[in-house]
Amino acid sequence: MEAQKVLTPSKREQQKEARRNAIIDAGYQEFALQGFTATKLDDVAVRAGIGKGTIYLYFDSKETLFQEVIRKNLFPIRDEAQSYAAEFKGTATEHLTSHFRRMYQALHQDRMPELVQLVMGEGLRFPEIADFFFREIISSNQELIQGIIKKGVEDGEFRESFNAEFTQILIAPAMVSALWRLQLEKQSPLDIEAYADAHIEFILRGLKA
Amino acid sequence: MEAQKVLTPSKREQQKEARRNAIIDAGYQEFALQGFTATKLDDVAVRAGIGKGTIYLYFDSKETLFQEVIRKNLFPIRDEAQSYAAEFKGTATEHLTSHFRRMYQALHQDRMPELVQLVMGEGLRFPEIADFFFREIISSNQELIQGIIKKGVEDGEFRESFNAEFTQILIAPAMVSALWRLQLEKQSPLDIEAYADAHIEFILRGLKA
DNA sequence: TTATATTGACTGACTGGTCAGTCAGTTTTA
DNA sequence: TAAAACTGACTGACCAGTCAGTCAATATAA
Repeated sequence: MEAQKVLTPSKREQQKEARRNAIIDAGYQEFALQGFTATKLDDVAVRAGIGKGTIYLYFDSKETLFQEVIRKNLFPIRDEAQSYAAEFKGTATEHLTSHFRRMYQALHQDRMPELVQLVMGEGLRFPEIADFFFREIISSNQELIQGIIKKGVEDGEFRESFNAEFTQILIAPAMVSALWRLQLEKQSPLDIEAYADAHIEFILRGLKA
Repeated sequence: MEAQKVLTPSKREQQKEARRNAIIDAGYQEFALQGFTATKLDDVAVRAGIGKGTIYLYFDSKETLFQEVIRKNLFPIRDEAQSYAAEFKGTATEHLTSHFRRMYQALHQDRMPELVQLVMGEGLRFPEIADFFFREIISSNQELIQGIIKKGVEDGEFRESFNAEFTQILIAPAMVSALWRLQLEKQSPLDIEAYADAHIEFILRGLKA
């Protein structure tokens, strides 16, 4: 019985998992579109095709749902980046290049720009989110990049004098590109492909031995 | 009588100007601390030492006040940057260096990090703010930097191959440093002095001929 | 100069709309 | 049939914006 539960979840258990995901997805859309405060749980319920009360069967509060939305959408990205890095064969230059290309891809897919904006904008009012974001996403990414730079220095590809503590200097232009697309596209369209190329070239030139 | 009014504003007229500024200052503090939606006009009134109704004698709505707060605090920065640039004598390298140093100073003074966060976070819900921000601040800064780079290229200091259209790549790390200080200082303190040095060195290296 | 009238800046109790969270009643599943 | 899942009408806290009334500053009259 116990074993069966794990192997073949009953119809009910499958339902529950599906519901949970539907609510998180609906929340993702609404939060991304409206921001945390302006999002109405009534709208989330409508989008998920359920009654409002049901949300409270799965989440304690609006805040809890918000945190789950962030978590659910950022974990896969981090995990993919880590496993990709672990398996990469090639020079540090190649590795850094492909790491940043993948970063741009991740940052501009779906509603990621909105999510970035959300995390940055509401960060102060949700210390737990900022904490989670730093612990699980940023520092993971920083460590990956620092690893690549370290290898590059050892192999003589990169100069020693760049303080790899400040990976923000390398990453920031990618983050900003996501926000730009979201807010300033109308005023001044941005060719992300060309931008990414220029950015990566700039990084490599700045690190080269 | 008329002339005297202009030369020596009556007590009442002085009061009015002072009130207006007091409200904008109080709004600045509250908006920076709480964000737009979470800010209560009651709190703004208390901070300004006036009644809530008074705010509506000076501003049409919470939104109008918000816009004035942004305007009032960003215009001086832009103006200073422009007049400083106009008078600068020296090489492009020196100019770019001092421009970015001043930028770091501006970005980390008072509640500027909060203001940056506010503009970035609420940008979508206030297209007018995004518009104003782009028109008056960003594009002005971009043009300044593009001017310096152009001079640097002409004088043979900088390479020609960097696409000066993408000044975001140069500016982004400074913006991110302000947000970092605000949200992630606890998790991972940032030495802004050293960071700015590393950033500027990185830029010059990336642009060098 | 002093007394009286007028102005308009200011106030804060009040209103109307909003929405997170609840719970009594209904439907679905086992 | 019992238990679990679900619903949506309801509540109470909250807050932007209003407005009738107050009062200090200024203008006018005596």
